[in-house]
Amino acid sequence: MPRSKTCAAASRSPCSDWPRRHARHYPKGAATRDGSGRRHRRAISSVPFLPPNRCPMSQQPKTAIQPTRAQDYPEWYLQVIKAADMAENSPVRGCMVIKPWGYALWENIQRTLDGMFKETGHVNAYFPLFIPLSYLQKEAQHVDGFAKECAVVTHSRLEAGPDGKLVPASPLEEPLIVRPTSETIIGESFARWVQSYRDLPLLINQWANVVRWEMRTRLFLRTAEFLWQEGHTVHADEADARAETMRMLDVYADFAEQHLAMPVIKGRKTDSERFPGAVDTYCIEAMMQDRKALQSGTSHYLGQNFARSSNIRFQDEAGQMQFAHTTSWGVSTRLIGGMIMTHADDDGLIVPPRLAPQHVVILPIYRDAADRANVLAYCESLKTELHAQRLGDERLRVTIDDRDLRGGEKTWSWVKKGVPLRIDVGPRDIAAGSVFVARRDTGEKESVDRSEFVGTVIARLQAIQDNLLARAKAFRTEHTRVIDSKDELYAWFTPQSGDKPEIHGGFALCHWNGSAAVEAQLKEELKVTIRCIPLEGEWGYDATPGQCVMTGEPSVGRVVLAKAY
RNA sequence: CGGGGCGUAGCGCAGUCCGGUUAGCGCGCUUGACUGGGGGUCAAGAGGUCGGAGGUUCGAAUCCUCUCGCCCCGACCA
Repeated sequence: MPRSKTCAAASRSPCSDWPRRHARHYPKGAATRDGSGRRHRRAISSVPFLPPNRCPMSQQPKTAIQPTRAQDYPEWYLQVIKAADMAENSPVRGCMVIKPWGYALWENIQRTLDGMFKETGHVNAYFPLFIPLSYLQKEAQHVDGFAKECAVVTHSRLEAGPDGKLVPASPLEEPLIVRPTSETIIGESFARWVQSYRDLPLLINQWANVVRWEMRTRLFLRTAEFLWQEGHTVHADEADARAETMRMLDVYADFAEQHLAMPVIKGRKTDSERFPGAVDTYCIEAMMQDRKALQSGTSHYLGQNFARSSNIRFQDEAGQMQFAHTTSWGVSTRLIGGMIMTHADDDGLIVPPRLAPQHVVILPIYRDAADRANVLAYCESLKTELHAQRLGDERLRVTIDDRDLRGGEKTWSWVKKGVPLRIDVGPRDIAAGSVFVARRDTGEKESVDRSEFVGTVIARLQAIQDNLLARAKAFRTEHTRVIDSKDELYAWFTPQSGDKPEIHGGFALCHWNGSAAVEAQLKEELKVTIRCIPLEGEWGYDATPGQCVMTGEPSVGRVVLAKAY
């Protein structure tokens, strides 16, 4: 007999601590007046739970994640990660442990992107984790950008100190920094690898970890150490390098939309948001469900800045020595944070099928040993039929969950992990030759003829993928506004509730006079930044001249304003 | 680095103000039974040098000093 939703909710957390919460409101003195306070407390806290229909919170719909997005968005985000068992904080400050479900997502991101990089002519290589301090110093702006957040290695061994504790010993002649990014160390190699125009373009990528000593960290979004890829390329001229910059930006945008189902705006950064040392920084910006922007990938045209500082020169066809033009571009495990905040709901993660560690989970249901054998055999053959099919160019990933858990608990664990399709298979389904299918993104459930399901499973997964993207696009549209008055702008970015779940308008498409002073004012007064200047043809692009929303001065087009992660 | 909060069992907490039996509770975990189509029931168990180091005391989770770590809020960032 299935339990009713409200009934189930009553036995769960909002209500289970109800009596205790109220016990706190007893005057403290009362508990200890007779010296047996403990017994008092015990008596209070052993009050039986109120019956479900009396539970004061039973009106709330049941959610697997608490708090909900509306109640406390940042905490919801952390709880989703925990409930899906994706990652956890480590004993090392600011660093995370990525658990198998989270790492599987990263592996899928890696595999797909790596294929796209190869398709565009790039090859992988690996450069050192440690960078001599003097290298960072070669590019002045680069130093300014990263010096404040570098981990520095100063010693090469440990010795037992006077109190028996290990102390660093044997100082290095030149300290090493742990790479926050690799332009300088890669530049050193490139300077030797590039001699002639015939060596160009040089198209290299590396998958690596980097360290940026951040003050405040959040799982996946900003950690002291994170995983990423960084592409580094060298070109003979500006046009070629700029084309590369844009090509990789397109790769990122395609990947974000097609695989992460995360709509992004391709745009150019303003001077104040530019990568330290770059001539131009381009980015993809996405809107999260709290309406804040997440920079999800960047691609930089570095001009000849790093070529000069690293001495990357080549002899051109005329025999002249020239500085090369370089680019760099990267995406990181932050994409996983973006995926969570784009799709997850109050029941946990929702994984876009193209990236799902498991596409389909089959939950066998049986009572006794005889049933078990039948049901498992049915499940195995179903798994085989499903596994033979392909979504994109990958075989369906299907798992049978035969763990010895109660049905409900097992089901919920997969809901929280965000597996696109769940299938219940019990004796009744076998008798009817059907399967019972539940769809994670919409919550729809139906009994479907088995062969029909096998025949439509790819279409079903694709429908989920499409729905997630469409839903996210609709959300972005709903929370984006073209704004031309300063009052309206301030109203748009003023939280509607002063409390924790900050709800403000979202994105604003506004005219801007191009001055850093206006940017500084926006940041100071509204905590809003110019996320990007949309590229021609992009969503949000508008290059009809107008007047700056702040100053009324002339503007050549609209920019995207938002609060950002 | 400034302001605020918190470290007690795997997780969440009570106990700290006002020092005094063997430090409790919920969830989870283990074992068994009944169960099993959205978080089930019952029974029996295991699990803690109370973040760390000093100090006060006959006696410290509780008081004092120092220290480490975490969370939230502000300035930087993929």
